[in-house]
Amino acid sequence: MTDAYRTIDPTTLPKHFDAPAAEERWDQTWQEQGLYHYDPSRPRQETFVVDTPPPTVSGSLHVGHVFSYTHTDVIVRQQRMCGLNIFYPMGWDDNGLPTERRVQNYYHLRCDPSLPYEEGLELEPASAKVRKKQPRLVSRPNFIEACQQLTREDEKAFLALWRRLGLSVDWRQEYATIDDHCRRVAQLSFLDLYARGMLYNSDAPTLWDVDFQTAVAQAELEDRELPSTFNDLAFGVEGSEEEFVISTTRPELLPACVAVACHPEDERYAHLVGKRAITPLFRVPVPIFTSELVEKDKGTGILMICTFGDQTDVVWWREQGLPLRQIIGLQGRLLPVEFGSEGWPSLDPAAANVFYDELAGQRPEQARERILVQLTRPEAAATGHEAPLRGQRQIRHAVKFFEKGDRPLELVPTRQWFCRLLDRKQDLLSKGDEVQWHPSFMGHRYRSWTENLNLDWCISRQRYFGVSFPVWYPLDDEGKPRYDEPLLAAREQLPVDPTVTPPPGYDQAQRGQPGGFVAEADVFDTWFTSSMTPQISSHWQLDPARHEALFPADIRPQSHEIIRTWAFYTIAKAMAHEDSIPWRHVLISGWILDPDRKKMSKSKGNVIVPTQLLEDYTADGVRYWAANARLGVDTAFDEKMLSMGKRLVTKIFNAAKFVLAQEGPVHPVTHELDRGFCHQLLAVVREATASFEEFEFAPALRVTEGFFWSSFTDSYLELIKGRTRGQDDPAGRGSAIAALRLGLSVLLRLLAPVLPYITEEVWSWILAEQEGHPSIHKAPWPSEADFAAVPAPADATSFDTAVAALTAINRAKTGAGVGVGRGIRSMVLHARRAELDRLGPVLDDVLAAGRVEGHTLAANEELGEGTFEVSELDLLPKPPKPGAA
RNA sequence: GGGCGCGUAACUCAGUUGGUUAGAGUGCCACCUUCACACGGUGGAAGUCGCAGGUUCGAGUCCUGCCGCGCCCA
Repeated sequence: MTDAYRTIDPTTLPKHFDAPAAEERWDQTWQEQGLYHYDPSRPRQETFVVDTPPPTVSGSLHVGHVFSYTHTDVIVRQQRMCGLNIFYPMGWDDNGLPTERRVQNYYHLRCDPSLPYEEGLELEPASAKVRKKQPRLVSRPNFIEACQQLTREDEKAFLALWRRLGLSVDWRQEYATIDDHCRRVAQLSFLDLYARGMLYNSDAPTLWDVDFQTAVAQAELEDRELPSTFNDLAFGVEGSEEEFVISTTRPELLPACVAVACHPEDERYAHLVGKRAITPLFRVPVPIFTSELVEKDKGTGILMICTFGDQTDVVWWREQGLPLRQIIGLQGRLLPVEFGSEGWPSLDPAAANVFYDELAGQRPEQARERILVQLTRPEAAATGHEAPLRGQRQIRHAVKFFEKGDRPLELVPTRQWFCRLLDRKQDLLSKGDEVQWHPSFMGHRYRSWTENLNLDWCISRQRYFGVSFPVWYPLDDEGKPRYDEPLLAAREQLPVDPTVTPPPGYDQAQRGQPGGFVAEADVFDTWFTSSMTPQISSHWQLDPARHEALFPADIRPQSHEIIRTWAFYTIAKAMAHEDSIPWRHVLISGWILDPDRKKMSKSKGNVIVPTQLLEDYTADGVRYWAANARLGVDTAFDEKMLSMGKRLVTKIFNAAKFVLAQEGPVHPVTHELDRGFCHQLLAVVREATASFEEFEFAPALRVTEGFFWSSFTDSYLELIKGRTRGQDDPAGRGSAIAALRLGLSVLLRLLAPVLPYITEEVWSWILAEQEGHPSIHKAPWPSEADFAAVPAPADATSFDTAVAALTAINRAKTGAGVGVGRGIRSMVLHARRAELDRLGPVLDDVLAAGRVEGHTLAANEELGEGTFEVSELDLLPKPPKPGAA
């Protein structure tokens, strides 16, 4: 007696798959078994290292998160099944402006660094009533505590979501960008870059957000098209009655005018070059020079240069060595100045000051209105007696904003730390080329951004909740900081908060004293820390062996809007520290757009929250939806795709029940139909594997799902039902059951990266034991090896032929208005001779599936290749319902 | 203004290197309780592949120009 398969009793299984229960049970099992653990004892070449985005936990949970993190996990799970040792960490990006804003709103408070620390301060979410009052002011340490408290809560929500979604993260590698380890790595990065001469601090015009009171970097800029007005203002020329007209959108900067420029080939103004212009209102003499940067066709072709209206003003200011006349302060209001004093020349200081006094203290928009009124007065004229405002034209132009800001950025001279990047552009570009971008065109974004960089990276921020600079400044005898001689922390001190700890060689009593020191109060740009995620995970400079094993990483998944920030800075850091790339492949996920193809954003109120989707469609269903999108392609959110995923889960559950309940002897795959089926499945394995090798999970899923549904469940399962029920052909029966199990095993494994829960559930019934792999997620990825014992079919098209014949029979029944379950007393089956010959070895299965009792085959060469037709259909009567008699 | 991507059935999307009558799912229509599954099955209708040229025996696919949408950069 041959062995029989162990089978399941389908009546003991629930009618429907209970996904929520299974999700909780399997997640717990996987965690307990350490299924996702990285094994540091295995060599680098067997290891697959992921540099995961640490989500900004103070942001809302977004369906886009689920989308792109699922992409990563699908790839990771497939690599794990290929036998690789997976390093898949997860971090939380908690510091920075988004968190501060959230904390300010949530508790309705503001930070006032001058206040003392309040021990044991209890904060509660602000009620509507409290919000009507002035925000509560708290000390810097209290504020930071509030940030930490809230981000811990937010992290819990993200963690729960990731666990439910089934991300196969090694939670022992968890980090937060404000934790001690990350602060240490970020500060080490600072010390290393400083030693390499890549950092400097300077008092220079910096992009400044007047509301957030902080500097911002070029990467955080956003151009916004806004309506504006070109105002034509008449300037005088020193020593003559001549005038010329400039156009400006920012007339309120007229008091800060330091020069006038025109294009060197502009004949209209050539005679003015070298002379001095006289500004209206303030009657300041300023030089007139030429510059290629002036656009002849813009405005009147001659322009005023102010400190500072835009980036080009900064260029001219530097190149020409122009004086600094700063009128916009850090608060975004016009500073008090006195014409006639040092640095503020005027041909008529008294009149100038009368005009300016009306502007001082105003915001730029208000000052603009006032100065335009002033400019309509004849006495405002630089020379002559005509009012200087000669015309106005409505225009639209791009204005630079902080991406999170509400008012235009100003260029304000402040002291900031910078990281040199402009002199490393070629290096940055070649490192970008070394990295493989998926899809490849996303590499262009990196390239165009890098080529157009025009500012070094401003790495200091005037915020509170961030990683401190490991820096102090010595104070001279007058108590002034010597910024050019910063005191750096010792490596052993890190992480350090310089506002708490004194620098090496000083003691706390010297803080703020002449001859003592003062702490750098700024914190790093959050990207300064986030750009170190590969090194944070690899313990760069802290554990050389680990770093060697984990750096550079294999993949960096992320979305495309942060190519210029996260990807760019990470490449820059790896280049600067170790002349390396940080990872070999960048995988760019697209965006989820709302059903109208608009970007989802909190402000538009069209954000879809993922938690309900997981409830409604199961984790596998949601993952199915995410895995259907190709890398880099934006996808409109469509809830129907989620129900398709859920449908697939149900189908797998039911098909597996059927397959594993079939009883029969253990026997090799020998029958022609079964061999034909396996042959086609092997082609699917090859195709899916090839797709995954390119990280293209979507085509892999598509081909697998298509085969599972139409070939496996709709066709193959129907075709073998006769043989698995018959008693007179044990070999045929055994062959069918072997092929069924092989098919199920292979298809489940192909689907496991996308659908971890249902595949594990079904796998656990029988296959885990049969195949000797307790978890499908560590079972081998399907390959030729699975089919080694299956002989190739005599005819490669046997399976297709059987399906085509059965389809013809079904079509005939449908045409007769009966169900496919109806029996056929007799029929004639037509096809080409060659087709009928091919059908021979699989005919019995086709007839059984079609419930055909009698038939005649008829050769008909007029039919197309692979086409079958049924005629002279004679149906059996509908059998009485069992129990009806 | 420069660059990139997209435009295929009513909807969401596939369509590799050019190669027969262009595919899937959803939706729609008709039928079927069938012994894994009605959270199902069978069959059907449905497309000027954005537009106009060109290359080719042959173009959804390659080239040129245009139109529309989105994004990146300035």
